[in-house]
Amino acid sequence: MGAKKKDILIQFNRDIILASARKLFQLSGINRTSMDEIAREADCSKSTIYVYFKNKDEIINYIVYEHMVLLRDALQECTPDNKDFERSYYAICNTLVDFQEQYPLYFESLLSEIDVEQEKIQQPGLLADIYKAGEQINDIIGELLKSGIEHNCLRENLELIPTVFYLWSSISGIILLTNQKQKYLKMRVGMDKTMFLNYSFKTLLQSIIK
Amino acid sequence: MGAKKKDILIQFNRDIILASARKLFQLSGINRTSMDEIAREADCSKSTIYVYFKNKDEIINYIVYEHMVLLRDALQECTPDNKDFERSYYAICNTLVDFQEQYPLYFESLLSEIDVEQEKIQQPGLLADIYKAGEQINDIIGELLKSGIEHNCLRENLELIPTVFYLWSSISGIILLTNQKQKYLKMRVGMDKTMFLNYSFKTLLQSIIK
Amino acid sequence: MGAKKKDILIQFNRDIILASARKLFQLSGINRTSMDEIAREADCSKSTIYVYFKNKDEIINYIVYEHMVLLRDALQECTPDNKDFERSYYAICNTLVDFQEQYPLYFESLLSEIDVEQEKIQQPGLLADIYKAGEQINDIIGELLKSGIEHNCLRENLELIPTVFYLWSSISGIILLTNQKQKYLKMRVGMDKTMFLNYSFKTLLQSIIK
Amino acid sequence: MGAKKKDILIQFNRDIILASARKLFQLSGINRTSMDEIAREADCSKSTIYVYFKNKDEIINYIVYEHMVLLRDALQECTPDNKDFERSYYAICNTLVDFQEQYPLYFESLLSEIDVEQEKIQQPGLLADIYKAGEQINDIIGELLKSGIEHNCLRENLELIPTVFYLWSSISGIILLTNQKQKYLKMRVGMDKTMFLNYSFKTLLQSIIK
DNA sequence: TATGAATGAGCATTCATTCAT
DNA sequence: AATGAATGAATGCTCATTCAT
Repeated sequence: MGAKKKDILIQFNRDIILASARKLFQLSGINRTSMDEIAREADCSKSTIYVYFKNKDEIINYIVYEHMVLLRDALQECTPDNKDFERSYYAICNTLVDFQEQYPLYFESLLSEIDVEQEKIQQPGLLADIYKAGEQINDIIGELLKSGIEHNCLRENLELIPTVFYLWSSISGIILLTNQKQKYLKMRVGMDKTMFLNYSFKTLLQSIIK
Repeated sequence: MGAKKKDILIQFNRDIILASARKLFQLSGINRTSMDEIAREADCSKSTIYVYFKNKDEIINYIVYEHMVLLRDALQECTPDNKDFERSYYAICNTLVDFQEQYPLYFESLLSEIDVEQEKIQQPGLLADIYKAGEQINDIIGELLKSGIEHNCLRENLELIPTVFYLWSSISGIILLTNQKQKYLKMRVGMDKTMFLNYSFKTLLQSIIK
Repeated sequence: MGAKKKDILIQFNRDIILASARKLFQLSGINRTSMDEIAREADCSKSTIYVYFKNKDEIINYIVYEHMVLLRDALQECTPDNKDFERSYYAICNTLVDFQEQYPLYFESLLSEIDVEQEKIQQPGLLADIYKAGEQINDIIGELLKSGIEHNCLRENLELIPTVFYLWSSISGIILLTNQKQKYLKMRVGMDKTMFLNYSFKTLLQSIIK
Repeated sequence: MGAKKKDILIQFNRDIILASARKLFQLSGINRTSMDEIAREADCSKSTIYVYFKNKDEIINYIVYEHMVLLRDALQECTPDNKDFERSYYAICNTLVDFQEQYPLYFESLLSEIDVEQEKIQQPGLLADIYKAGEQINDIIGELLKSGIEHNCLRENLELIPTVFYLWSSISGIILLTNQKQKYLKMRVGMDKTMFLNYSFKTLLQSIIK
């Protein structure tokens, strides 16, 4: 069997395990998914999983990484030219909303990710990759803001990097809470999710544009 | 023994258990605190706990409720007269920051609380109380906004209730992220926590005031 | 139920677990005995064991301790008056031989016991008790030697404490090896175990008596 | 490829595996060294190890055998002429002490080796070889004693073969215990390892010389 | 009311060995 | 001869909850 074919097979099995984990994580949460369950779902023995992955964390990190890449790529497409600031801004917001809807687990992981120790980020590996993807996401927003400043459509006293974090955290907070209080909002405010999100994103935008 | 006396005794025992749980939750986190540990701390048997509380969740909910009340009362004091809008706004922000610092556990629970089923909120009980406290917190912010509108210092196209949620979620998001990325912010942005928070709250304020 | 009766019941259950462990340890060795097996043998659930013992080590230590006490008490009876040095010496040797035959596992544990950290010995507990029992065994041999010196039947240049360890280690070594090479001895030397042991103990004695 | 060439290659591969195992055993103990680790160290696949060795035990036995040979050869050099009995005796003691220090793992295996079933020793194989090396070690001590008797420096009532075992077991016991109770001896007896060993070997010698 | 006792279900990880290719 | 892949069987320990008394 050619080396290539073999690699494909390996990847195939890894993928089955990852797919099983992904499915179960989505279904019942990461912590409540046991290695036993992943093995059952992947139709292999528990020890086989340990042939392909060092431990549960490696699986988790891998899947978290996948989703960060997914998000990063989706965000990348929001700012094709950075010419129309507002359009790009709303695209980013909506991409995040979509991401949250599709992958609520990983949306939360974006927010709750603990400050990883510097050393672990330095050495190459999954953790470093996750960190890099996070940086790239920041850069996307950073680039957008930079061009916004260049095109003179943003307030003058804005500081670039802090504003990246300000936007990121506000938007995330809005999406997080909207999702949790969805029913409540409908009942109390009479607004559906989308309406409220649009209202909030529009209002938030006021804080940075002229 | 009179019924009243009995009630007092019951409350007394509940309080001891709650105090023990509170202490241990703060110390080592909710999940890592076992019923065994609570019992040991409360100097009673594990089963005694089950006499006073249905299960661990009831204890958790109770303590979550307590902290919501704490927060609610602290927020109440931020808006003594609602005359100075900005002053009240910053007071609220800072109160939330302080709360997060003192009770990080319960700050997160504010955000991650899952949309409880309507039925459970309807029938009186802890869940309903928690819900009510949440409402009251919303009302505080609502009152502030209302007076802001009356004093004519807010944008005209603001809608009251949605703005309450918008503010609440943005502020929470900002605090959440700041706390998690503290080291990172220091390193990357060169700003310490307080500076970044002030910058963000100030910027956020721009989105609603004239 | 009286406190006494309760204590008896507790002790009863502890004893069942200990008896099961003792039996299985003897049968298949300490390491190869799992907590699952002990539970099965004791006819209780694995978690019940953890109600009565902190962990496997506590069980092991307890049983090791029991056997050290057994040995200590048996040795104590070997030197009723310390008048007849030789008689006491041989009694000690034979007691050790018997102990090895009955409890080979714990005989080895006597020899392989790792130098425990001082701290653990200082604070009261099983480990301290084991240590103390070891000391008492040393003392028994020490007392015997002392009286031997007083009765003027030992070489003059003997140093008390080092000789205690010298004797202890030589006798143990002899018993250990005899047991392992039993068949071999029979075949090669044409001596049975007892004969060889007697020969060795007699020879060893020559090294300390006048 | 000639049969001889093939054999050399096979031996070459076996040696690599053995060297890896030897290194890792020394480093972290036999039990804590996994076949995976040996394979990694030997830069071959785990299954390849099973081509060259039946199982882990065969590897262990082989390495145990190697060390017995090492010891045997070192002991051989202790009795170049058997003229000076005492000198040879001390040389043997010190060789054993050195061996224990360098290869504690295999020193213990000398003592704990279970009485292997006769059948396994009869048929040629590793176990027979180990057995033979043991015999040769006995013979070295035996020869020394014989010449001691011939030179008339030993007690007259000594029996040759039993004395071989007597010495071997006593010396081993002394070294074993000294090593385990090193700290304790220092503290309690105020003697360091070397002093105590010398004292013990000297005392033991008294039991066989005139 | 209070509690001692008991437990089922879970959990991540290890490892020597086998077997088809 | 060489090996990649797969795995069964363990293993020590945790914990919320129940129930008879």
